[in-house]
Amino acid sequence: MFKIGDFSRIARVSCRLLRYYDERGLLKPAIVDRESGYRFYGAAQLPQLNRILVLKELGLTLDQIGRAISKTVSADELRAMLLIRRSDVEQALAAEAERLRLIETRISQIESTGQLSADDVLIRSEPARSVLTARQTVRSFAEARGAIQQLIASVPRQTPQHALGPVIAIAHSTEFEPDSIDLEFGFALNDGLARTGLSVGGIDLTVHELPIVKHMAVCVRIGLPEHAHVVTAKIGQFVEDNGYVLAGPSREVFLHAPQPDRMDIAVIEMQYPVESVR
Amino acid sequence: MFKIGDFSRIARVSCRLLRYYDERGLLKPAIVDRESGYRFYGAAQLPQLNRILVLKELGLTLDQIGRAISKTVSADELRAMLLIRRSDVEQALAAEAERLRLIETRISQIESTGQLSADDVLIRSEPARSVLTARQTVRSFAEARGAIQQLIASVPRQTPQHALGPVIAIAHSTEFEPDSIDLEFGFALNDGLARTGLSVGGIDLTVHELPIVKHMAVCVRIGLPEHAHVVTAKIGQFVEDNGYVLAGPSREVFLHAPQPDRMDIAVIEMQYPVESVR
DNA sequence: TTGCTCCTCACGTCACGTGAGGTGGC
DNA sequence: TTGCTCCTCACGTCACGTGAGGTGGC
Repeated sequence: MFKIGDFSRIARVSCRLLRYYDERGLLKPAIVDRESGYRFYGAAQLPQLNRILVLKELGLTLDQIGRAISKTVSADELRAMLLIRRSDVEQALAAEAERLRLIETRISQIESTGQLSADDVLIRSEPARSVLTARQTVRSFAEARGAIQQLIASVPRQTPQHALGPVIAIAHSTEFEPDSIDLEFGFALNDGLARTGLSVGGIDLTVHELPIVKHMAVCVRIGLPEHAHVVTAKIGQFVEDNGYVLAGPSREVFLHAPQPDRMDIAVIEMQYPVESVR
Repeated sequence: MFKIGDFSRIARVSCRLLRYYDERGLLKPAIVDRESGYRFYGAAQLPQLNRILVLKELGLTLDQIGRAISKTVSADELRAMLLIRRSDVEQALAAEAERLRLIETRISQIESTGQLSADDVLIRSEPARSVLTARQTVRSFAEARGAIQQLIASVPRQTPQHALGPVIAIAHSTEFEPDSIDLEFGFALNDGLARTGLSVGGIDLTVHELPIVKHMAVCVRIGLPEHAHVVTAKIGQFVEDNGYVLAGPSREVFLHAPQPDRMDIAVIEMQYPVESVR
């Protein structure tokens, strides 16, 4: 019989841990003195404790350990628990490795440029989303802006206000041709709007669903359109530095509806689908 | 200006997170209404928030992020923070990889044997420790047991009780020769005992320090000495399964002082120094 | 009597998630 | 008036570490 202090020294764990495991029902002392509350541990408790510590090293929670050491658990159940744990650890491992890559990229950025650039570009996943859009080939951005202004002026009058989300523009051109831009533009929709389309001023809008994008590099730009290429460059740099490649049409989401007279307060999120090339 | 709900939708974070970052001083709303307490965020807050989210993805704590985005931090300080973070992540990565190996070993153990064997063998690091021991070559384990019994009977009378720790035996023989066992045995010492040695019944005991052992495979055995080879086999299996090799003299620590008439309640921790072979 | 060991609360950790209960504007 | 959004507490998370305050045995 060991008192808790001796037992903790032998097992090299804290008394607190032993009391906690007692409380959790993981490892009960062989004897607890009725009146003093003193815990006494027998020699047989030691391999039991070691078993718990081993399972803890595998990363199981105390709840899982409790199940794993209960008499009723079968080898198969234990195996199933470990299989789950394995895939969790594999995921965690991949996440840590990715994190390490990100950190190293940032470090070398600082070392080469003297500061942390592109520190507001981030990758996130975009859910699928319904949009009400038209797709046209326009000859200039000015023409595109005009068409978008027209939509903003007309569509809200013909569509329930609460259903309309932010204005969105999608660049489908795979190569840059200054006088032939394949552009989709319109409104994101907040919920499953029943109507399937509408037409304003010769522009036909249809409802369809934008696919989910698992890895979207996003960066917000604020102010005049001239600022766009700065942000584009930032995203480009980020994408290159972090071993991604562009993978699909980019989007611009107008978080503030664009007002022609106040383009300096435009808030636009630029979104570029990317894929990791390892 | 966005109300917190709009801003949270745009930034794809929870309102709670925004309020929490406000409370922590990481991201203050542009305006807080005096009487209602309503928070209003400006467009400029969005890249600020993204910057915070990026740093969070790198694994910095909110405290560190607070320092990193403060105006007073230099690129060098930021770099230093990231270098520390990198080495932490590298460590975490190695630990996760090790964990994965352990889990896979356990899984294949279950699959081949139908149960989790050697589940009470664990690896831990042993600190350096003073001992009061003799080293002799003995011709049999029986002879060794006799000598140890003699020490147990004599030494405590000549040494302050509180200084004596458990009885310990160390096997220095590198190869197994049944009639020539190079054995060190005596007492672990609880603190820096001043005396440098003593002699009892023709056995000379000296004080010296056992080196630290970074990776010690330990397993407790309870009961008669005949049980020892079972535990030895268990540790051997464990060591092999987990890609370790033996690396130094093994130790036996008698957690209960051995009593000749009650060897069935002996509690002995068997300790084998090991090294990872990757 | 003085240490030493044991006991039982109970707070703190880290970054929020999740109600509870109440208020203001359309 | 009814929803909707906003607010401020305050608890819970996970596995203990770390006192605080008190008691029993040598």
